[in-house]
Amino acid sequence: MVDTPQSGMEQAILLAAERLFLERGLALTSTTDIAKEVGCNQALIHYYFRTKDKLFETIFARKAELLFSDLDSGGAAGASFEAMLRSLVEAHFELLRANPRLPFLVINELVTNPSRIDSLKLRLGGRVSKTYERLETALKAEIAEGRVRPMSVFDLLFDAVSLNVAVFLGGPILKAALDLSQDDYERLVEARKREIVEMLLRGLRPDGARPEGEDGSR
Amino acid sequence: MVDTPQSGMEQAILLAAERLFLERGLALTSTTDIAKEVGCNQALIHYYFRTKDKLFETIFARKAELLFSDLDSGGAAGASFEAMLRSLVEAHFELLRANPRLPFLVINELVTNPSRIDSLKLRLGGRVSKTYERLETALKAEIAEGRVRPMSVFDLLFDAVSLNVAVFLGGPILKAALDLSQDDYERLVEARKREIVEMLLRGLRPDGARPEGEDGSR
DNA sequence: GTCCTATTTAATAAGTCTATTATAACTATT
DNA sequence: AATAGTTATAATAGACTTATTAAATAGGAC
Repeated sequence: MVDTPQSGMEQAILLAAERLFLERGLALTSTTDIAKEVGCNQALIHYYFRTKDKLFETIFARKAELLFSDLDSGGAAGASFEAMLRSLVEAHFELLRANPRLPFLVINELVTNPSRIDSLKLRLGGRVSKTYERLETALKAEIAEGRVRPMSVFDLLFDAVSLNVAVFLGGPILKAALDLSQDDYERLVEARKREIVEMLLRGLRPDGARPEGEDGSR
Repeated sequence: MVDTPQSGMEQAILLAAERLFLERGLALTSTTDIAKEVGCNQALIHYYFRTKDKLFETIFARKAELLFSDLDSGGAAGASFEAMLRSLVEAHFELLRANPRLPFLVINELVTNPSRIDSLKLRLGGRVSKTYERLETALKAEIAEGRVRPMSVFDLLFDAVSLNVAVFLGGPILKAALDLSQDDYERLVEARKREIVEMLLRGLRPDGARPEGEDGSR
């Protein structure tokens, strides 16, 4: 939103750099690699972005923002908690499916260079909390009604994000290890999506809950 | 088991290298760094291991083996499925707690250098399948008895590993982002352990299952 | 066409990294 | 104590890296 218009070359560099950073990470990508990918002189990278790190920061900030984006989609007014959670988790899953290397890039970079965590915190500060609070209200209500076992939003989100992210972190490794075809792999991903929602929703049920009918509590 | 006895210096290099590789990954660790850490000449690294990559391979193989180790602990003869699964998941969790940087190292390395996947496959080939098959038999029996919803072992293991691994991949980032003290962080990890087991076990329950009593099916 | 500015390139400085080589310092054996 | 073998170091080659600089090229205004 705050982006200034960019020249074609600047765009080309950003795109190529993004591709390479996502594929191999910051450390294993040289400005020479990027220039080769773009088909331009290596000095041009520095002409537009001064340093490799500034270039990375630009890309990283945008991508990380995407990863922690609000995901407000779910929850048309009267929707049930289950529907809202389902749509939230599925939206998150789809976000990752569209950007499968993002978790790798972010984790890799935040682990090897923790100082970037702070700058991210500043940038994303309140963003996450919105979804968090919306979910918290809804979850507390469900628990009070006995439709969900007592648990924290923190754990619920941790569970959901863990399950979703792991698909795209481990997926490529599993694909290679099991010699899956691209088709088979995509089927696996799709199957995981269903299983994750299933596991999460069942995992929320209180003791002795019925599957779909009216609540037995109270 | 096949290890030859090692000199003190060789051991010292292995330990220092392991520490650094776990902390920053292969790419960001130089042989000079390792030598500095050990307090020896840089050439000595090469004297013992010829190349940086061979040194890494040695460490990586050992550590990855650990990560995929059998985890046979669980399941004393007559134990219930629930008890067996619980002890399996907890053992896996404890393995990770004792080696918290391992998932980062392995994922980082397998993603940036997929050719290592093949060599791992050879090395670990049958290892995993043992636990897998034991679990498969037990799970199928449970499903047949109606005590567990229909699902694959693959998904069950994927769920469990996802939840466990994510704690140690995301934990350090969360710790920094939320400014947690070491104590608070350890409490968070412990809480996650309980929640993960809870979520998994509830997630397995078939529709309309009762919490602990005798099964209502059939 | 000429001038001015923005873009692009070639050349290269300065540094790091891996790996090798030749030499020195130990250790043990006789 | 002399010798042989092992372990350690200093020095350095050679390949990369990032970043800068100065020169070349392109495009628009006049």
